[in-house]
Amino acid sequence: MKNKTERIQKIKEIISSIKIESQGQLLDILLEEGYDLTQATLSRDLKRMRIAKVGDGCGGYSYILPGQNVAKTLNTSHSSSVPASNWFVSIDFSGQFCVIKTRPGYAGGIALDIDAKEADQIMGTIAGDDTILVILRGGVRKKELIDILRDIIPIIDK
Amino acid sequence: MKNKTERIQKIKEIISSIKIESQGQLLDILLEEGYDLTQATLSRDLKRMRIAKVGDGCGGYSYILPGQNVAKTLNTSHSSSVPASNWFVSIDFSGQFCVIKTRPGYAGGIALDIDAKEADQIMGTIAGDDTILVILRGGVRKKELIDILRDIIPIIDK
DNA sequence: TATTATATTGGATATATATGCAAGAAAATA
DNA sequence: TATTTTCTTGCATATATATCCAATATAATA
Repeated sequence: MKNKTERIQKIKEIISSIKIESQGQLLDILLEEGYDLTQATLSRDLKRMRIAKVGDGCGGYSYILPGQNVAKTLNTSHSSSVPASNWFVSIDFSGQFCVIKTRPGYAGGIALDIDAKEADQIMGTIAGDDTILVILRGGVRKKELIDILRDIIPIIDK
Repeated sequence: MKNKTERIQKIKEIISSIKIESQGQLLDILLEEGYDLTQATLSRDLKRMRIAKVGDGCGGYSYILPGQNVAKTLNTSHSSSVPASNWFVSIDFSGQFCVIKTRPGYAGGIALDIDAKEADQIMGTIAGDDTILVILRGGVRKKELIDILRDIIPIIDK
């Protein structure tokens, strides 16, 4: 029996630093790091640690620590969901605005990518540290923008 | 094909009002309410809604809405986890204090239950709306208190 | 230290959850 | 309205996750 306390700590570290999509993936990492355990134990650990599995908004899943709160992706309720990736946190539409939230520090870079598209439908973008405001021309539909963003914001609900 | 928007709304309502432990349980409720769907669809809904499944701290699981944040149950890190139930949210120990968080409105009632124990190890309790402060006598160990609370706070990590 | 109670874990497996595929709606467009 | 494209869903099933049981270790106590 190895050291549980240490393992628990390591799990926290891993989950807070990289995106984990399944217990299997996390297990592999732990094994590589020299921890010796099975999926059964990992499942128990996650349960006790109250670590949750949640849709990442991008067609995949992600494990999150308690306390970290998940943004509601899309308030335009109905219709299907929308993009996300690794830096992606959420996207919302309202009138001729689109607000994209990113992990801290990414907003500027992503905004540049969006600008590079030089899409007519986009009047402009303004980016802070973790938020991008995309201003659309009047009459542009949500779906149009999604199409434009499709290769910046990876997959859409696979 | 029924109305998706309405169903999504209903799911939110249910999850925010009662404790859901599995998709199966939620599915049953929806079916009873007249919604017509399968587990496959529900799984997709939850994924898109970013609703997460997380250990309830009591040996079971609970589905939570995005935004609701999960309290870390137990900061005394190491050692195993601790209790929880239906009103239960979290428990923390520090020195001769124990703080129990509950769902809103429950603190008073639970505190009465604790008082009713008339345990020597407990100097007294103070309850707000969703938080109970339990003051222990010096030298009382965490485990002792857990034993006392055992039948108020259901199972311990089954 | 011996004894008893409590925790931790893996293996195997049950259970729960996710998804590929195809079919039937709904919406957009011609 | 006819046609094309996009959604939504169920079914069957793959995949992922949780848990029973038994073994072993650890801690508590005598």
